[in-house]
This record gives sequence, structure tokens and C-alpha cells, in this order.
Amino acid sequence: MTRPQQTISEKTIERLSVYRRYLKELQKQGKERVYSHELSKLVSGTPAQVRRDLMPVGGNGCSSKGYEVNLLIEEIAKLLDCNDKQNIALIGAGNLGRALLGYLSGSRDNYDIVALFDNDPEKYGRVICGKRCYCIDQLAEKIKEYKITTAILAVPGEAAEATAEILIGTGIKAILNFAPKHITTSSTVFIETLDITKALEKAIYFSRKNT
Amino acid sequence: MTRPQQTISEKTIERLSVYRRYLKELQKQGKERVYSHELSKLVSGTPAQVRRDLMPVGGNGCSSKGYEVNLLIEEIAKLLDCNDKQNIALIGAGNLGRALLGYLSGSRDNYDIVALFDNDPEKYGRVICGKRCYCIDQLAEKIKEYKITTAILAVPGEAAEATAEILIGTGIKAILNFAPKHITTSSTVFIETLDITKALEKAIYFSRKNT
DNA sequence: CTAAAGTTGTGAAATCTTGCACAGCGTGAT
DNA sequence: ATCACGCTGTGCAAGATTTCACAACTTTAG
Ligand SMILES: NC(=O)c1ccc[n+]([C@@H]2O[C@H](COP(=O)([O-])OP(=O)(O)OC[C@H]3O[C@@H](n4cnc5c(N)ncnc54)[C@H](O)[C@@H]3O)[C@@H](O)[C@H]2O)c1
Ligand SMILES: NC(=O)c1ccc[n+]([C@@H]2O[C@H](COP(=O)([O-])OP(=O)(O)OC[C@H]3O[C@@H](n4cnc5c(N)ncnc54)[C@H](O)[C@@H]3O)[C@@H](O)[C@H]2O)c1
Repeated sequence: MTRPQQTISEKTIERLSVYRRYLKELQKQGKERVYSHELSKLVSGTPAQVRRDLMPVGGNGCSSKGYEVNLLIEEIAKLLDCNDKQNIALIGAGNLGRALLGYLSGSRDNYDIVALFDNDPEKYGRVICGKRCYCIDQLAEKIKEYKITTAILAVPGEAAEATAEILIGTGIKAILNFAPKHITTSSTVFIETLDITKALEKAIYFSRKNT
Repeated sequence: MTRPQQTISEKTIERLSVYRRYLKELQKQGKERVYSHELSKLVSGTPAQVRRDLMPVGGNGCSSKGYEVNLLIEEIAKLLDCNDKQNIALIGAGNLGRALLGYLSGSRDNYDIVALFDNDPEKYGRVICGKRCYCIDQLAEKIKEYKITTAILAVPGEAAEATAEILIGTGIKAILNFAPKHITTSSTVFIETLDITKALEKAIYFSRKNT
């Protein structure tokens, strides 16, 4: 019985990532099984949504006993990570870039920041948080060398589009962008922009609307 | 003719924030009018969506001449900011917190981080990036004093839920949360969680799915 | 063994969001 | 003055996502 493998929505992928994080916590606590309604509370969803999200990961999930935590983590990993550690590049070793580096350098077993890039001679050539920082000119070369498929873009807004173009040119497949710029491309590269200002302005707006 | 003022969706609010940012750039460039199809390109949407988003901001928008940039910025500001500068608190002056502080301390005219809070004696009592850092124990007191309605939460995951509870207790109205924890509450406080790991795992997943 | 309680997987309904398409209008050309 | 063009505002359809609701199954108790 092979998986139907119809495309999975972005939202479902996001929630699977979140479920997995909680599942790992449960695993640490020694919990062996979990019900959809437990997961749903951790995430403000409904049990039905959790069950639907879990459908494409493969049907372990046993009536009346719920899901087996270990197995579920494994199956989600198969789907999200393809059992394959991904090499990531971080472009822009500024304030945000270094914070991210510290945050993401911890014990992640499914991806790893393997190279930094910057155009500031003060920064490239050094090792920051245990990772080598290269000159931005070496981007294409190093991305090939390290087999990097995903990049985190943390350069100033003015440089974001041009840098993204270069990245796309190197054959990279996805970009997580922190610059407050929408990056347009005709290629099929997946671009996710995390727009902090947008999130804050939204919070401010709704701070006035609630009750 | 008063605005219908039916509730505006979260997605529309987010896009309005983004439109405004681009409009301000256009303004700087001296552009006076803009068409929905121009805005839509900057954001990968359709012109129809832009027009629909702009409907609740009040109908300036003139056939054949498009929207007047200055006016549109003003109208969006009325909606998003209520012509009112918001005071924001930043909880957790760690790596991310300080990066955010630097980023958000620039020339924002609609909100301002006015106070920091931390539980580390090394940090509170000081002035960081021009803002005073208080001990977390003074949270309630200072939030009242500064009339703060929105908080940015950048404390470690373990402390996030407890800190959010305290925040909610102070009567705050919205929280922008960076900790990788879902914050559950029965109150009507608006909570937006910006989950960076989730975004990265999503990017990694789609890096493999595209073409 | 049977029944009760509680859970999964999923079709179908409900809701939310986006895109189409066109009436109506302002503009500029003829 | 008239007309063609291109844009806005919006009813409505299409699409996407969430929720409901129930059959099927497992476990536990009697
Ligand atoms: N700091 C934050 O908390 C924060 C929050 C939200 C968004 N952002 C966005 O993230 C980006 C980075 O912010 P930051 O605060 O780290 O800025 P920063 O100025 O501290 O760092 C930017 C880094 O990029 C490098 N750089 C500049 N141009 C480059 C280029 N062409 N190629 C390679 N490297 C280049 C600089 O040398 C510097 O090291 C900006 O777009 C900013 O808008 C930052
Ligand atoms: N650094 C990043 O780029 C990054 C990215 C994504 C998410 N996050 C999340 O953001 C949060 C902060 O990350 P960070 O890298 O800045 O961590 P950090 O350890 O550098 O900073 C945390 C700060 O919070 C303070 N703190 C701890 N407990 C507190 C409490 N109970 N009350 C008040 N202050 C308290 C600490 O003293 C410290 O200053 C974490 O939840 C982390 O998971 C960070």
C-alpha cells in the first residue's frame, strides 16, 4: 500500500512541523502514545484537523489507543526530512543572522547551517559560532561544494532582491527570507518570507479589536 | 457615509501592512498615484485582491487614475494605527530580543518599544539601545505606567508560557511571541506566534518538492 | 460473550479566501 | 461631443481549508 502522495498543503506541512516538536517533548517525558485531541490542544486546533493532517504521514494511529509517539515522529521525519540531513547557508551575518545562527546551531538533527556569507571584510574569513563565514563572492562555489539546497537570507532590505537573484542562479531550491521585501521570481524556487513588521502591525491592530 | 466596519480578515490586515510599506517607498520615489495591478505585482497577488483589500480602508481610488499614494498611506494608517502611537514592551533582552530592538528602534512613527524586561540582573537596570531594561518583577507596574498594550515575547521556550500568563494578567491586549511554544489562553488577548523553525522546516520540505 | 466507552479515518457540509468578469466611470484622443 | 480605453468596485463562482458527524474498530468491564 503506497501513499497516495497527492500534494500536501503548506498549512499542513507547517502543522506537521509543530506536531513533531511537541511529540519530541512528549517522547522526552516518556509518553508512548498520544491522542489527536491531546495534540490538538497543544496547537489550538480541532482533533479532526490533527487526524486529517496526519493522514498523509501514513496510518499508524490505532483506534482507541491513539498514535504511537516514536513511530509518529519517525513517519513525520520521513515526510519532512526525507531521512536526509539538509545543508543550509546563512546569508548576512549581522545582528539577526548571528542570533539565528546561535539559535539554529543547537542540537538539530535534520538540518545544519554549514556556511555563512557576508560582503563585509570584517566578517568573512572568520569563524562565527563554529561556522566559517565566506565572502559573498564565493557563494556559487561553496553552495555547490557543500551541496546546499536551502538558504536563509538575512541581508539588509536593499540587498535582498539582488542577493536572492544570485542565490537562485546557484540552483538553490528554497529561501527563507527575513528582509522586508517581497522577492519575485519566475523560477520554481520556494520562497518563504518571514515578515516581522507585518506580524507586529497585525498584533497592534488586533490589540484594539479584541473585546 | 460611514464605513461598514465589518470585521476585516487577518490576511487582509497583513497585506495592508505590506502595501503600506511599499507605498511609503513609492512616496519616497515621488510617485503620486498607483494602480492596483502595480501593487499586486509587488506582492504576488492579483489586482482584484488588492482592490478588495483596499475596500475597507475607504474608497479613495479613482477610476482610470488609480489610488493616490499619500492619501492611501493615510487611510491605511487610520485603520491600522488609529492615528495613535502604540507603546510596546519587549520581554527578554537576549540575542533575538536585542536584534529586534535594534531593528524596530529605527524611524517607526506608529509604534515604539518603550521598555525592556528581563530576569537577568546583568541585564536589568541598564539601558540597551537607548531603552531602559527593567526587572521582570516590575512588569505589571511599568506596563500600566507606560500604557503598553502590545508585548513582544522573546524569552526562552521554557519561560514563555508562564511569562505570557503574567503579561495577560497585566491586561495587555496582544502578544507577538517568538518562542517555539504555542500559548494557550482563555482570554481574548490576541497572540501571534512567529515560529522560525516551522518556517525553515517548511522551506526545507518544499526545496525538494519543486520541479 | 456482550455492551459501553472512546478513538480513528473520512465523506460531506460549512466556512473562509481568492479570482473572474463586468457595470460604471474618468480620461484623453479624435 | 463622442468614443475607445483602462481602471475601480463588487456580485458571484470557484477553490481551499476547516469542521461536523458517523461508521468501523479496540479496549475494558461486566
Ligand atoms: N534585526 C532584526 O531583528 C530583524 C528583524 C526583522 C527583519 N530583519 C531584517 O533582516 C535583515 C538583516 O537585519 P540585521 O538586523 O541583521 O541587519 P545587519 O545590518 O545587522 O546585518 C546585515 C548583514 O548583511 C551583510 N550584508 C550587507 N549587504 C550584503 C550583501 N550584498 N551580501 C552579503 N551580505 C551583505 C552586512 O555586512 C551585515 O553583516 C534586514 O533585511 C532586516 O530588515 C531584521
Ligand atoms: N535567537 C534566535 O534567532 C531565535 C530564533 C527563533 C526563535 N527564538 C526564540 O526566541 C526566544 C529568545 O531567544 P534568544 O536566542 O534571544 O535567547 P537568549 O537566551 O539569548 O535570550 C533570552 C533572554 O530572556 C531572558 N529570560 C529568561 N527567562 C526569563 C524570564 N522568566 N523572564 C524574563 N526574561 C527571561 C534571559 O535573561 C535572556 O536575556 C527563545 O524562545 C528562542 O527559542 C530565537
